[in-house]
Amino acid sequence: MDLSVTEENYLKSIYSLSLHGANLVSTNAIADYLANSPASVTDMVKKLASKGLVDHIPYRGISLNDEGRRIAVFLIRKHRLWECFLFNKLGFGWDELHEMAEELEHIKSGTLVDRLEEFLGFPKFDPHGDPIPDRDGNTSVEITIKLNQAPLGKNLLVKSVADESGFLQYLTEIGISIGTRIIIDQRISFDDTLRITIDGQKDQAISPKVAERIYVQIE
Amino acid sequence: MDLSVTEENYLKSIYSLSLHGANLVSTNAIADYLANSPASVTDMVKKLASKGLVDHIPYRGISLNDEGRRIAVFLIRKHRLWECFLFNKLGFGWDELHEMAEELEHIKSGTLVDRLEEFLGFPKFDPHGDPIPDRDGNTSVEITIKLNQAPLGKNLLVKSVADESGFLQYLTEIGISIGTRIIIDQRISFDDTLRITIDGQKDQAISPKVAERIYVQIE
DNA sequence: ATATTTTTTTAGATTTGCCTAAATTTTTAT
DNA sequence: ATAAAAATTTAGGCAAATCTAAAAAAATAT
Repeated sequence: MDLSVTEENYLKSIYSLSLHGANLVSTNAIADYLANSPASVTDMVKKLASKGLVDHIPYRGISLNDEGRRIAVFLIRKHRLWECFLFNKLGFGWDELHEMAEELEHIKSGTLVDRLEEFLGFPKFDPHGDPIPDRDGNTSVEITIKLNQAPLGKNLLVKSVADESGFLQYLTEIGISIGTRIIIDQRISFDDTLRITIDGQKDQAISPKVAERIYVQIE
Repeated sequence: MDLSVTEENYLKSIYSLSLHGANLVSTNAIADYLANSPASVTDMVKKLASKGLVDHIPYRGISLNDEGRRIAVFLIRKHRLWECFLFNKLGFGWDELHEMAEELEHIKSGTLVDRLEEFLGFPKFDPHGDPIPDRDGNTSVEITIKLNQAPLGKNLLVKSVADESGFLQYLTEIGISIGTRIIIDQRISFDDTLRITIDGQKDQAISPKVAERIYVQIE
């Protein structure tokens, strides 16, 4: 099936939103996410439903079906592999990746992305630490939690961070990147600031807003 | 200026057609080239004229102006650099390149293509042998010939070599790189091996297979 | 030189993806 | 339980890029 860039972006949005929230995604949530009007979303959702990619219960919500989800995961695979290329081969910075990958992920060619994956040495994670689905759409599942929800005193391994412009750059400056080890020393209850130890050395204060954008694995 | 993929393709078509034929391109020629109706071409040409990218004399013909030509050349630069990537790095065959490059050339990002060019080692020609315009849009109009077609006894300057994996490395080992000066001392007619002088010093035997992958300029 | 053919443009529609405004349904608050 | 608020859909429109059919201009052929 040949989809337009717009249709593909809708599928990706619905996929993203259904990961972070309920199974059923609301019209308004998609409209906010894509900065479109709710009316436009209804139009497009109808079209995607008629193409057999989403289920839509009017006034109640939207969800991807198997085929829609397969396409969304494949787009994410392409996005993340291109990010690897831009980061590892062309030397772009963390904050520059997203926008370009957003365009590159819509290049139509199954072989292209498979060859790219091979060229890159079959990376398992993109530069943000997010897992790259394989050719069959399977993602290696690791349990990560947000840093602000992690327990005190445990060894924590940074697995991924939110993909927001400028955020990664900021983290790099304070010494945090994928693979960094963190221990939470103290949670200040007054404003939920965390005092943490980074790689056994630096002692740093982290706001909850930052902490909820860092995903760690308990070791 | 932000152009749609369609607008960009029109500019490229007009550029191509004006290279192979008269300066003024006809509506029908563009329509045939893009497999559109002549009416559609008139519409789009009007739009491009209003954007100041083409000159249109109704019923007479269409030509690119400086800005339109600049954009077309930049698209060709992107197309050819992506073809180099697909061919040299991802191992695609000659016949598979065009379609993918046709999509990739529309990725918007000046830096991306510059970084790609650097990553590829500043190739001068794409896998089809067509010259790659530089960042300023200049195509080397230098007349280069293959070393095996160069005359004996003349001073020859190495301008480019085939972009095949390992080839440049091999050449470096025998003392040849871009900018090296060569004189052909002797052509052995039996197998077309060349005896050459490299930078006035080394005396070397070169097989025709190697020689036809080295491009030189007669000084 | 004028009639015929070819080329090009204009006119009017269609599809995609978006919008605003109004109507409808669901949720929330009293 | 019902009124108010919020969310969603419907209705009607717009711009981009295409089309077909008809009109206009240019080229050509006798």
